[in-house]
Amino acid sequence: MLLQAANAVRGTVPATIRPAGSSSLLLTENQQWIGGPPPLMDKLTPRERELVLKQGRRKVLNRGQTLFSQGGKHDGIWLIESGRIRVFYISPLGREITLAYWHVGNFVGGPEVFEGTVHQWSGVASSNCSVVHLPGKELRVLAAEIPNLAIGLIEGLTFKGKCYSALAQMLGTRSISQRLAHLLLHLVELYGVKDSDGTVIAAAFTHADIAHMVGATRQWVTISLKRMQEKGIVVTKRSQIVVCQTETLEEMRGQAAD
Amino acid sequence: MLLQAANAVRGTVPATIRPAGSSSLLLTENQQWIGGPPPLMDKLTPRERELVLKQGRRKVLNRGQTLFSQGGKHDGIWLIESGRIRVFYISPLGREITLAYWHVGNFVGGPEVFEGTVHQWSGVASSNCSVVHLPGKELRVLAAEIPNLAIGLIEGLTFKGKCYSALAQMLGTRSISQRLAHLLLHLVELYGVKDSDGTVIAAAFTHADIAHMVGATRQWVTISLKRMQEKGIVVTKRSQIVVCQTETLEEMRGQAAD
DNA sequence: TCGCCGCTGTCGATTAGTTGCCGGGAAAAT
DNA sequence: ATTTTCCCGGCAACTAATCGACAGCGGCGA
Repeated sequence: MLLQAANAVRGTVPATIRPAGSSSLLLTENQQWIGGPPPLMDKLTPRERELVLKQGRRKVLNRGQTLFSQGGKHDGIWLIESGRIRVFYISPLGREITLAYWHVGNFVGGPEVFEGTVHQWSGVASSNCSVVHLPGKELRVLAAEIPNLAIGLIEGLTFKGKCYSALAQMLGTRSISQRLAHLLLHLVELYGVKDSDGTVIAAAFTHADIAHMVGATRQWVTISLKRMQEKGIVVTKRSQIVVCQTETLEEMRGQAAD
Repeated sequence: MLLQAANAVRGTVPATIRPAGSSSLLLTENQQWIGGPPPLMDKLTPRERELVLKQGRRKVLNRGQTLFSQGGKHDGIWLIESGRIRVFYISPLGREITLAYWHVGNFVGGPEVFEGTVHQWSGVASSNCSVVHLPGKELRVLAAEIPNLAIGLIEGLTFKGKCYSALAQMLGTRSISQRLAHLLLHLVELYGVKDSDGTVIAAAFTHADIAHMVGATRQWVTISLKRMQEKGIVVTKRSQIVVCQTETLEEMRGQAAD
């Protein structure tokens, strides 16, 4: 199952489609967040930044490699320099939910940032990655010394809190179909490329990937997509999805505005 | 619906049952969190504490009063001094999910702590409350001046992050029945009083309240409780729940340990 | 003491979503 | 070039959960 997850994004997304640092959040009600998270170290002086990075250790991951695992001992955070990391959770009975695919500019390893107890989530590289590890103890000392780093951490945590909240709210109050409609619209925003008969989602997610994102079974995703195809809302061709009627999807999503 | 929510906890819980500051978290996998959140101002010197509280404004709420509403403008956080505050979210179509009932020692108003954009959740007093408001702007200045306050905020946000994560994970990977079993066990921990034929949950939650906590409909809760009663797992008598077979509930919850 | 309101309990109809299975086909590995 | 892997697609049976509605009960306030 982990290996499967690792293959999450197989298609190559043209770099031009989205600016670096853009949001990775999959199920959120508020479009304004798509601007992405507040950069952790933007407010630091060059000297302070150097001081922080000196404590960090660069690490390179190949697609499929695990960065951290739920239940594993927690120590600090990782800043993403390049690549994409999928953060997800697997229940004791094997059901799986994906929180997000995080890109450059985000940090992962939360919700704790210092020496914590154990990881709440797992993180796996879904493409080749480069990350910088900031160990918890050192980070705590630095945060006490550099006020702007502490503020940056608070803002980062705040952003994460919004992500977790958004996911919980979607899962708690929307049906799976609504979540699927929501996700498709979001993927159109992130990876959409205009086409003669609609918008192509230029990233190949398998039905299983999608199922994990919306919290459903693979089969249900297949069935739902088929029904959407019958209604002419989308056209699918083996993990290639073309969205034809965004308005209908917006209706199905079932919410007032955005 | 808000009024209904306000009546959430009608029974009076003897003060002896749980120590002040104990956790309010409703759906969490990890028992160790029941110790509660890290106190926001524990690490401060008396002088620093005074400095912070000088910026605060005490506010008293009656049962049913709204402290903040989702979508409303955000400004800072509230420390709970006494009483209980229910934090929840209502979707555009009216479905509702409760995050938690927060007690003394916690702060509410997150996930943002400074001047934010808008509230992600709503907060309503479910019993008479006293809170201290810390406005965002002042809090930001204080956090930059007092390192230990910043660390306290980071730890507080970390704790909240765990709560949101736990809720999302439960909602994303457990069936409603599993969540209900989970909740009942948790309520036994929080409000349980030993009895001749089991453990009485000494807090009167209506079926609707419970439904909001697990993300289900009122009827489904009624049906599920009835089935549990038929199997002898619980005995219900009009919003009074007695849990007889905790082991069976633990099985139903469907997870490996604790 | 009466009347009202909110909560429980229940029913029937319906849909949404799961589980398990299998076969074919594309892509990747050897 | 061949094997292996894994992904889609579909099916059948089933259960979990929703929706709307309504009657009765109990508590509370007038």
